[in-house]
Amino acid sequence: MAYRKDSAVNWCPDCQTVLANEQVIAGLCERCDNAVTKKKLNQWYFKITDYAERLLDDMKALEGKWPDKVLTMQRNWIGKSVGAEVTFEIEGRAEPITIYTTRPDTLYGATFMVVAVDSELARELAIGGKVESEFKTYFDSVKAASDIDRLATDRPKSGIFLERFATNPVNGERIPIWASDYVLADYGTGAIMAVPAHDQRDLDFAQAMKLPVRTVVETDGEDPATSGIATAGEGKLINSGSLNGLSSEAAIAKINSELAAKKLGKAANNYRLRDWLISRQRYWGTPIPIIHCEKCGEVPVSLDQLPVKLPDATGLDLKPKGTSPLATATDWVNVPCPKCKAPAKRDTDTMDTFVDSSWYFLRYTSTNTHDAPFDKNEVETWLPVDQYVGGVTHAILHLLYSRFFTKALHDMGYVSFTEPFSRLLNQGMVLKDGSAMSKSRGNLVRLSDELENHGVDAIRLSMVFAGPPEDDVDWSDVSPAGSAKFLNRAWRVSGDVTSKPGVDFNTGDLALRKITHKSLHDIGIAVESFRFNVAVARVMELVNAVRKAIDSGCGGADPAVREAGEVIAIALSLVAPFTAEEMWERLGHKPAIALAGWPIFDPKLLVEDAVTAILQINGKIKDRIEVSPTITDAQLQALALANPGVIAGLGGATVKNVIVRAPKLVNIVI
RNA sequence: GCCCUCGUAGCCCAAUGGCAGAGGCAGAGGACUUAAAAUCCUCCAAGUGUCGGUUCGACCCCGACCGAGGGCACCA
Repeated sequence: MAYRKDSAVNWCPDCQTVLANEQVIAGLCERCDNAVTKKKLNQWYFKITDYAERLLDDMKALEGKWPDKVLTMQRNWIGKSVGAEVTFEIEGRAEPITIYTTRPDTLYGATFMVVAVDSELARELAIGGKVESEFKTYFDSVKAASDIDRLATDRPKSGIFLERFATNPVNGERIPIWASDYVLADYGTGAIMAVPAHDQRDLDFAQAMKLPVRTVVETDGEDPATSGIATAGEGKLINSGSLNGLSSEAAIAKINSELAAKKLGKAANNYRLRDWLISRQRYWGTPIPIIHCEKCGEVPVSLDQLPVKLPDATGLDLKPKGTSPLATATDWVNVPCPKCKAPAKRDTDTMDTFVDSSWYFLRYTSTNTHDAPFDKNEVETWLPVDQYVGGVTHAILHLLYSRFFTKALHDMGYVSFTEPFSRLLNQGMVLKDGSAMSKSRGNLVRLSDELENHGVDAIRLSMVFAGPPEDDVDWSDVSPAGSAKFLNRAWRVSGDVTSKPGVDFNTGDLALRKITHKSLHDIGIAVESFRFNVAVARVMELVNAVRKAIDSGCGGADPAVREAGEVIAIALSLVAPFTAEEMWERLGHKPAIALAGWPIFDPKLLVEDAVTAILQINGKIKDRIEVSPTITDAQLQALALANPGVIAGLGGATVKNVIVRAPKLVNIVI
């Protein structure tokens, strides 16, 4: 699962450390927004690519439980592609070259081959030939270009002919081999067959280098050789020997089995996902628990020595300088080899902090466990996390790594589940003048002033009420003053209640009780579906209703008023706990409201005495009538057809159809 | 270029395919007050981005377009 390799890695010159692919956003460092360069280094990796297929597959079970957006981003990041590997013989080389393609059906249209200029393969093909110096010049110019330049898709194609030839296995055709930077060294095999007629990149290259274009899939599109637009869609195969006349899909199946039979190729998949580079040249991080011994090689620190703790930072230069600060802590670095006891050295890099966040939720269940990372029983009791809440900024980084860790730990027998977070909510950000409030940019408003002016309950309430939790909210739309006003209004209700705690609510005003229980029902549903803004609105309604009851209805002594007041206090305790607690005590209860529990609504009180039925003709409202909620379709239809407004509206026209949805609606079609 | 999400009163936002408004902000008027604040009451506003389609009926489903936001982008 962990291995070390030499590779050209992402390097942030500003942070002076390496970065994982996931931490490079459009060529820029995720942390500091500076351009990332490449550096050849020997670093540690986790084999997340072994889990690519399962990370992709298991997302099916997260559909509807995680935001689609996050699932899409992870699918894009994993980037599965289905295709085939095909082997080409090379003139003057014993070993053939294997290429990866998603369109094996276009094999007859391959008019040249391209290898990544920065691949070992290109180097080997060029060195010793007459293009060696030309190749080196091109290679150096490519190396000098930044990642950002390289990411531009509208860049003109560049490359050099290596003066070497490959043989197309299906038709024996001799095709030239080119080196270019539009082929990536670390994807697939670093070499492609170029089919200019049906791949835009290949066509651009062919036109730039005056290479032939041969159409092998007949589509509605214009001839790519003259239009300059590759026809990438499916069609009927032509100029393709035994594949002629087949659809693309059938051709792919046929060519794959033919190649497999001749051992010239096979169906294969590829993933955009790369292994996770976890080494960092940092002090703050988890030391890599490996000891390097000249004789024994990489030796893991023994179990009883774990975890490896960082050396005292005193006296160490912790400023980023491109090498690990731990290397200078010689007392810490120099240790005997656990195997042969000869002098050896600790690995001086630390791990990416995303390694820590990939399993912290396991540790959180087991804070009293000191001889293991986590306690299996505790983990099984508490996990997986039922509801996870986090920003969409971690859609790929933290959330993909955590899923990978969980699966790997599952396979090693440490946990029984394969997904860490059953449900995910992406909360939105708070914006001020277009910028997000964040750790790096700060609050952007003086929170102390806001708290001083309005109180923490009002601030929290107004944030919750401003909109759905997954939406961003602009600070100018947050109204702590309005919330403070509402909290006051709610709080005053608790002072207007004159009945004693424990009074029998059943003797209270029925109309108000119905409103209270309907509110309770609706608030519960809103909270459980994370529509907190709606839940708050329902509490506001209830406050309005009880205010009216106190001032001009049943009065503050009615038990129903107490019931409503208590429901308001308990509901508010979710977002305004201080106000709610005061209300609770003013209502004559002992602390704390948190112990009061959630009241159960009475289904009988949800039944309305009468409902308004809408009478429509052709979908247009003609009248409204009050009816019993238990009225039947037939009864309602009869009432509708006898309604004066309806009769007038019909004007004697023939009724074609009557749609009845008792007790709410009748629609008469004429 | 490809993919996803979202467009409802001046603003933030609600509405199992069935009365477009639940709630709030802002605004107007009134009550209380010597006055103001606070409080209470009342009022105010959109026909749901545009154009089609499906349906007895569409903010809701489908298609195209416009606009905003986000993701991916030389991955063969």
